Amino acid sequence: MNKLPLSFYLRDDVVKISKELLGKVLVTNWNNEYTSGRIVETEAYAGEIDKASHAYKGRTKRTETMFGEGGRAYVYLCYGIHQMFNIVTNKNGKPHAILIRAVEPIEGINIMLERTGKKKLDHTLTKGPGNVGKAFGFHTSQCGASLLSKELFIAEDGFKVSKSMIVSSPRVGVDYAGEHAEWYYRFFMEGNPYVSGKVR
DNA sequence: GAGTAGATCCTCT
DNA sequence: GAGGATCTACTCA
Repeated sequence: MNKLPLSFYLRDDVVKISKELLGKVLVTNWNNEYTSGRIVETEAYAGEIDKASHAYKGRTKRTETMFGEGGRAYVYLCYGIHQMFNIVTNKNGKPHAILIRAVEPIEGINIMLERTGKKKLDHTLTKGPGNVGKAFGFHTSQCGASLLSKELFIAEDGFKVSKSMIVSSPRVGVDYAGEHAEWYYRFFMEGNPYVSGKVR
């Protein structure tokens, strides 16, 4: 497997990167607990111009990581329960981010089961951003961590995704964003059981 | 099987 | 002091 280079994250087109991330492998290795999974669903957040993004309201302590250089993790606690894992893209000062909404488990499944408190593998293990965060052991304290480290990275293992397998749809849970909620910034692999939510 | 309400806590106003 | 890039369980049919 080849780690994606920093240059992959530093490009301007967050939508294009979101599509390219489908089929890539997310790896976390906290305390030698190795877990990996194939990314099957993403959502793009286009920074300052995007009402659905946290960065829309401006630079704050919480969103500081998004404004920084790409190739980092932005981990955020939602509804007091769920740890959400985002990938920061673009250069310093451009708060682009990609939310990882769903992953298909590959390695370390028993570790994920332990973290989520589930008994056996089923398609709910890493379905939805809250579950992905839990299964991969993300925590808000990991906000700002590099995606090129030994403990956390994204790799390419030669898995090919044809364009016909990629479906786009409006984003989930961002109705408050007005007309921006209509943007087709969500991408997922057609027919994959790990994809979250309804197929709209 | 589908729809709805409740959980729960950090961050910004 | 309020609300949020969500999930789960429970109800009703």
